[in-house]
Amino acid sequence: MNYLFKALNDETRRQILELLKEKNMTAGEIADAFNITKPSISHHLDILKRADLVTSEKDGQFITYSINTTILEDVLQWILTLKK
Amino acid sequence: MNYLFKALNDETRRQILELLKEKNMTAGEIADAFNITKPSISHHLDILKRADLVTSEKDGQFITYSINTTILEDVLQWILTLKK
DNA sequence: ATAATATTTAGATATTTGTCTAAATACCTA
DNA sequence: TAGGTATTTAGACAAATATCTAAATATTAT
Repeated sequence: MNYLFKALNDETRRQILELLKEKNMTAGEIADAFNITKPSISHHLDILKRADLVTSEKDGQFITYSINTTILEDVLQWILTLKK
Repeated sequence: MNYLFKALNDETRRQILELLKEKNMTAGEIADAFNITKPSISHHLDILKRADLVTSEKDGQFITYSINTTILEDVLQWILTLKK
């Protein structure tokens, strides 16, 4: 839960998730969408991965990232029980 | 949105919200529930307040805090659009 | 008025975090 | 095998954050 909220607590990471919602992208494509260096994006992707919010798959020279929305169910549940 | 995620990105603050979900509490009562000094709790309450996640009301010498769940709707929506 | 209680504000400090540059690793192609 | 491209790892640094102690503010009660 901690990892999840930590991962979501950054505008860049939230935008990465919004991008990945539209389509899978390679690390380079993701980096190109931001005004941040590739190593920094790589770090953000690592945090998203540790939180299980994205998965990655090696495609030869490229690494393609996909969003994993199932883990968001946990956040949803936490918020919903707070609301009830 | 940033303020919201920031406020939620702390275990103590999330626990405060869980406490306030059960009943309204004074700052002192909230502080007593944690192994953290009162000034630190006061600071957490301030952050929750800025994020509009809690409201406060002066009751003479005491300040009573209440949870405001309506603002959580924003987080819910953000997550739901990510899932759909 | 004075003392006690409740809470916040101010200021300091250690830790975490986001970012960068430089270097390493991995893969592909000629 | 040599060179180019894609990505990550390592190390450094500034900014943000959570915490603390001490002091300030506000209210109540004697």
